[in-house]
Amino acid sequence: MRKEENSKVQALYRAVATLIGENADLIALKVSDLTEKAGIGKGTAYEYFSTKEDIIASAIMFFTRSIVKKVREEIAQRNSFQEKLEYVFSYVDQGQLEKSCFLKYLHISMGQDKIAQLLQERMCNEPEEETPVHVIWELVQCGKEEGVLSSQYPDSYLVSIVASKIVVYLLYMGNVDKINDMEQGEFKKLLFQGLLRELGC
Amino acid sequence: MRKEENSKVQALYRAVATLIGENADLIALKVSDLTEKAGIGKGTAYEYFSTKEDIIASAIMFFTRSIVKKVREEIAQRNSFQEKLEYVFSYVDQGQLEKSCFLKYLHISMGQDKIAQLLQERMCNEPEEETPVHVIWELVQCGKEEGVLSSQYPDSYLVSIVASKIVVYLLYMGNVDKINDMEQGEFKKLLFQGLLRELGC
Amino acid sequence: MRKEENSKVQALYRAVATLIGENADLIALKVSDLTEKAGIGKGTAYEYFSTKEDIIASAIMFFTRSIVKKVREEIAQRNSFQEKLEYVFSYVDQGQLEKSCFLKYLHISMGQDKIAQLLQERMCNEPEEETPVHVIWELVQCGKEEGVLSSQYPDSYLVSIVASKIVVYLLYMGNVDKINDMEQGEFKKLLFQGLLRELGC
Amino acid sequence: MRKEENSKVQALYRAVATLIGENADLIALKVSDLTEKAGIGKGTAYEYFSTKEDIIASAIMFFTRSIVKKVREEIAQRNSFQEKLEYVFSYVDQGQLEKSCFLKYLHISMGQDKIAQLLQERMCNEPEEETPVHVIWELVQCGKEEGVLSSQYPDSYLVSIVASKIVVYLLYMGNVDKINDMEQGEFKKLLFQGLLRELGC
DNA sequence: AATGAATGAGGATTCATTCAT
DNA sequence: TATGAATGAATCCTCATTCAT
Repeated sequence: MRKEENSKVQALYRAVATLIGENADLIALKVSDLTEKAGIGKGTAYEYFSTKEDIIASAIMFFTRSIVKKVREEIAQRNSFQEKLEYVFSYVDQGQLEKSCFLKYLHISMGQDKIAQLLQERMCNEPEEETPVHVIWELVQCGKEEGVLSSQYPDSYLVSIVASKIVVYLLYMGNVDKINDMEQGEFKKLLFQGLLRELGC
Repeated sequence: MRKEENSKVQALYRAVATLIGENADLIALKVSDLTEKAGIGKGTAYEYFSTKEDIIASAIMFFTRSIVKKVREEIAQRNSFQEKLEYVFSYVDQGQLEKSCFLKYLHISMGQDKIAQLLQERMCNEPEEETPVHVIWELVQCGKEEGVLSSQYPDSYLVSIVASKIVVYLLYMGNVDKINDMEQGEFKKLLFQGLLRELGC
Repeated sequence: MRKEENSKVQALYRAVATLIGENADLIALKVSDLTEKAGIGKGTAYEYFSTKEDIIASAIMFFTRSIVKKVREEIAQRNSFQEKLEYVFSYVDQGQLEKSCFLKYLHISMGQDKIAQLLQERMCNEPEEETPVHVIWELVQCGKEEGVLSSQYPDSYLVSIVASKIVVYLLYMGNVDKINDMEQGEFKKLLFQGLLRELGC
Repeated sequence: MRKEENSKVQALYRAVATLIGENADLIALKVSDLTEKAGIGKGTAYEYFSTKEDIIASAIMFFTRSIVKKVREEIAQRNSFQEKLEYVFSYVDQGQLEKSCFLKYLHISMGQDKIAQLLQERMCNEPEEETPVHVIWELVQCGKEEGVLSSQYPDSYLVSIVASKIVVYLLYMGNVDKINDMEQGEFKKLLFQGLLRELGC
C-alpha cells in the first residue's frame, strides 16, 4: 500500500489542507494541531512521518502533485494553446482549497525554513515532467508550435511571463474582495489578451 | 530623537539586514542571533522593541521605507516613463542587500506568521503615498499621461502587470546562477519591451 | 509447560543475552529492540511478561540461575577445595556470553533502577541455596572443612574475599586487552595463591 | 570564574549528591528533579550544561575529583604505607555522602549508559595522577618502597588487590545493616591484615 | 496464541522575555 | 541606559503498553 493510501496519512494530509484553507501559519503549526484536526493520536503521526516538517512538506507535495497531475491530464485533452491556457485559468477559479494549497506551496517553497528545505529537496527528486514549471513549459511549447507564441523569445522568458500571469491571477483571486476595481472575469480576459500581445507573433 | 536614529536600533536593523542577506530564515531567527549580530545586550533589544517580531517587522519596514523613499526621489527627478522604469530596474541591479530585503519583505508580507501580521497592520497605517504599490501607481500614471501606457486599461491591471515584471526581474536576478539561459541584461530588455507591447498603445 | 520452555520466551531471553553480549545499555533498551532481535511481535512479549523490566530481569535471572546450577553441579563433582575453586575460575575463562551476563547481573543488581528492584525482589524469593553467594559459601565451607581455609575467620569475611577474587578476575578478563601487563593465566595463578596466603591456615 | 564556583552549578552538584545519598536511580532522574532540588529554574540548568547527562556526569566528576584531591593530600602527609592505607579506610568510614558518591561513580562508570560514556571520555582527559586508580598506585609504590608490599608481584596485581579491598569495605559499609555478622571495625581489621598476608613480604 | 497499529503520557530542551544590578 | 543571568511556558518526539483483528 502506498503511503498516501493509508487512512491516517490521508487524515493528516486533509488536516494540513484544511488548515491551509483556514489561512493558518504553517510554520507555527503544532503537531497536536495536525493530529487533533486529523482525529488521530499524536504518536500515530510519527508512525508515518519522521518530523512535523515531514508531515507538512509531504502534504504539500501530495497536493501539488495531484494538482499537476490533474492539470496535465486536462491540458493533454485540449488541442489549442488557447484552450489549454483557458483551462489553467479556469482551474484557478474552481477549487478554493486547491488554489490556496498551491499558493501556499509557492509561498513556502520560496522561504528558507525547514519545510521549504524539505520541499526543495523533494522537488529535485521529482520526475522533471511532473513539476509545475514543466507544465508551463509544455504549455509554452504548444503555443510556439501553434505559432501563437513567438519562437523568437528564449524559453525561460516565455515561461517566466506565462507563470507570472498565472500567479498574478491567483493572487488577484485571493484578494478580489479587497481590490475589486474590476470583476475577475474581466481581469482574466485582460491578462489573457495581454499575454498574447506580449508574447504573440 | 526618532527611533531609527538610535544607535542600538540601527545596530539591530543592520543585524536583520545582514541576516536577510545571509538568506536566514527570519521566522526561525532568535533574539540572541539578532543582538549578538548587533553587538548589544539581549535586554537592550527590549528597551526599544516589545517583541522579537516587532524588531524584525520594524527593520523590514525601515528598509522598505528607505527603498521607497529613495526610488520615489529618483523617479521624481526623471521625466519620462521609460527613464523612470529604467531606473527601477537598474535599482534592482545595484544593491544586493536592498534587493534581498525587498524580496524578503514581499515574501514575508504574503505569509500568515506574526511578522506578516505586524507588517500588514503597519503598512495600513503608512501614509498611502509611501507605499511600494503607490510608487508603481505613480509610475503607471506617468506612463498614461505620457501616452506610453494605454489609458484603456484599469489601473489595477496596469499596476499588477508592472509590479509583476519587477518581481519577475527580482526573482530572475536572485537565480541567474541557476537558470542562466540568458544574460540578465538581455532578460531586462525583454521584460521592458514586453511591458510596452502588453500595456502600450 | 514452564515459562522458560516456551519458544517465544526463549527467543526473548536469547535476545537479551545477545544484546548484553553486544554491550548494550540494558536500561536504554527498547521493547522493540528485544522483540525484533527475538523475531517475534511486540505484543507477544506482553503475553508472557508484564513490563519491559520484567522481560529483562527474568532473562537475567534465567541466565544467573543456569550459571549457578551448572557451577553447583560441577563443584559437587569435585572433591577438593582447590579443584572446586579452579573450576570456578576456569568457568570464567570459558563462555564469553555467560561471563558478560553474570557481570551484567552483578552490575545491574547493584543499581537502583527498576530492573535492579525486580531482580532484588526475585533473588529474595529464590531458594537460598540456588543463590550465587550461596555457591561461594559452599565453597568456603568446603575449604574450611578441608583445612585449607582457616576457620578462625568469620564466614562473611571469607565469602567476601573469595567473591572479590572472582569478581576481580572477571573484570580483569573483560579488560585484558586494555591492561595486559601480564597474561591471564599468570593473573589467575597470582589470585589463587594470594587467596590461600590471605585465608589459609 | 571556574564553572564549579558558580552558585547555580554548585546547587546542581549538591542536588545530584543529595539524590545519590537518597539512593536515587541516577539514570531515571528527571531534569526537573535536579533543578527543583537545586532550587533553580529548569532553563538555568541549560545555561551551564548541555544535557541532563552532562549535569550528572559533571557532578560525579566533581565529587570524584574532590575525593581524589582530598585523599591524595592526606596521604601525602602520612609517612608509612600503613598510615596511608589506614587513612583511606578511615575516609570511607567518615562521610556518608562522599562514600555513596564514590560508589555511585564506580557503579555508573562500569555501565554503558550515556552518563557512563561521558564519564569515561572525561576521565581520559583527566591528568593521570588525579585519577582514583593512580592514588592506589601511589599507595602501592609506597608499600613496595617501604618493603611492606612484596616487589615480586606485578603492579597491576597489587593495585587490583588493594582496590578490591577498598571496594569490598565500601560495599560492606553500605550493607552493615543487612549482613552484620561482625562489626565494621572488626571487618576493617581483617581486610587490613589479609592485605598484608596476601601481598606482604 | 500472535500481532503490530494506535495511542498519549511523559520528559528533554529551547528561547522569548523579565528584572535586578 | 544597558545588561545578561534566570526563568518556565511551550512543544516536539519517544516508547511502553494496549487491543482489535
